[in-house]
Amino acid sequence: MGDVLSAFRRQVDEGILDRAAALFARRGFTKTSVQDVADAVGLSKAGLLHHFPSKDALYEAVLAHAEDVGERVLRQVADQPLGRDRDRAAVEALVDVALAHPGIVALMLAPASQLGGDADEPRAAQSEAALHAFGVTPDQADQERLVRVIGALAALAVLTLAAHSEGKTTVWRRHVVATCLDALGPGRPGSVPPEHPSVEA
Amino acid sequence: MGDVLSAFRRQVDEGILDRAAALFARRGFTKTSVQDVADAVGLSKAGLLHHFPSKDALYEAVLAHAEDVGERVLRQVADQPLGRDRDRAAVEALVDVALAHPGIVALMLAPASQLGGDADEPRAAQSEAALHAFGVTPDQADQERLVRVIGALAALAVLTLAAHSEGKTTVWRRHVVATCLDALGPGRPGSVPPEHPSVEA
DNA sequence: CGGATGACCGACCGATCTGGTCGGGAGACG
DNA sequence: CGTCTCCCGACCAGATCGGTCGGTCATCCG
Repeated sequence: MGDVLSAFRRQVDEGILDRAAALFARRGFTKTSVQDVADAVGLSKAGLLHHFPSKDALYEAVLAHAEDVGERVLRQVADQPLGRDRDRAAVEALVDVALAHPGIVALMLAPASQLGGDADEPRAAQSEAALHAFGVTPDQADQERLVRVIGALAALAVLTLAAHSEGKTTVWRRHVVATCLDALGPGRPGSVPPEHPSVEA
Repeated sequence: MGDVLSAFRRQVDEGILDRAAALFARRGFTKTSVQDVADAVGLSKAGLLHHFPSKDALYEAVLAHAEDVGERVLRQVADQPLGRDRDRAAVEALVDVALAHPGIVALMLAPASQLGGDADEPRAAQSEAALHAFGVTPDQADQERLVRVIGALAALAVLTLAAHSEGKTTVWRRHVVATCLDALGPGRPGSVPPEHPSVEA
């Protein structure tokens, strides 16, 4: 088996997966046609189905890839001590991933923020895991912070997807990191009451 | 012509328009079927097409209603003097509308934030007008602030659409208002450079 | 009471689109 | 030359599309 060849192929497939994830995140599984994905990646429908044997297989590959990306972010901050520094590290890591793989992040965020609204597929588990990096437990009252974090993150992913004007991403990165940290942090003037952000073991 | 009757009918139609707007905002025009809207409003397809003669007519009615709502918000803050107070009034007005008509606001925000991603329809003009209430000109460099405002607002509309748990909306309102004001305001620690927010005549 | 009206539905229409298959062309490799 | 991989156009059967039709209710008028 060729090393360089399979590596190149994996790179091609990852590009497909990222764009496919963006479409699945936006429209859900059933409302996204194979033709849509094929057009997005610049292939014919038959050409896309040459890489993945079926639409379901493509979707499973997208989910697996999203899980990979999510776990990578989790590992990146898991060994750091709890506190403000870990929050910043987690935020920056997630923001960087959102810039590199906007489609994947949009897909991970979609079930939590109900962007699709259909509850079409059962992929809520992994997004919960990703949000645990922030010390956010969805069943608690810190869902309000979730509103702001997810909002900023989703907007970043969406904007990165829409306009790939490379020059502006660094600016966006700075602002989104600031917004997320503000949302996570304890009270500031005109903001949340000064209760400490809940960080779990 | 019956006064009470037409008033009731208009109320029913507005309920339809709000839910239809949410679907159009999420999936775009072509990807939203008449059956989808009919299911969302609890009617059969034929029953829905009894209220609106065609899918295009339904969409135009949705757009007209959205324009109404947008202009109402604009008028509500147009006569106030420029400055921080007007910003707050504009934010609170828009947030209140987002709570009352989440579908409409999601539709107005969709073209600006490219939530649909397809550039499916030409409805960008009215969202620009709505954002002018914040003194935000999309062609300027304050698009970064736009990221945060739109993110918070979109998340609010989406969450309001998803879970109509009435008790939490007031909490969300407070947080979203705070986030939008922070995004609009001059520099704070770890945030945007202290340049004044651009407010035009 | 009969009759008219409007809201609404189930069934159905032709047209389009769906996921998926098949045969073959283009180019690289040997 | 043959073979292999990558990819495409054409095509299939079935689902879905927007829209129409006849008809059933409940309500209101006289």
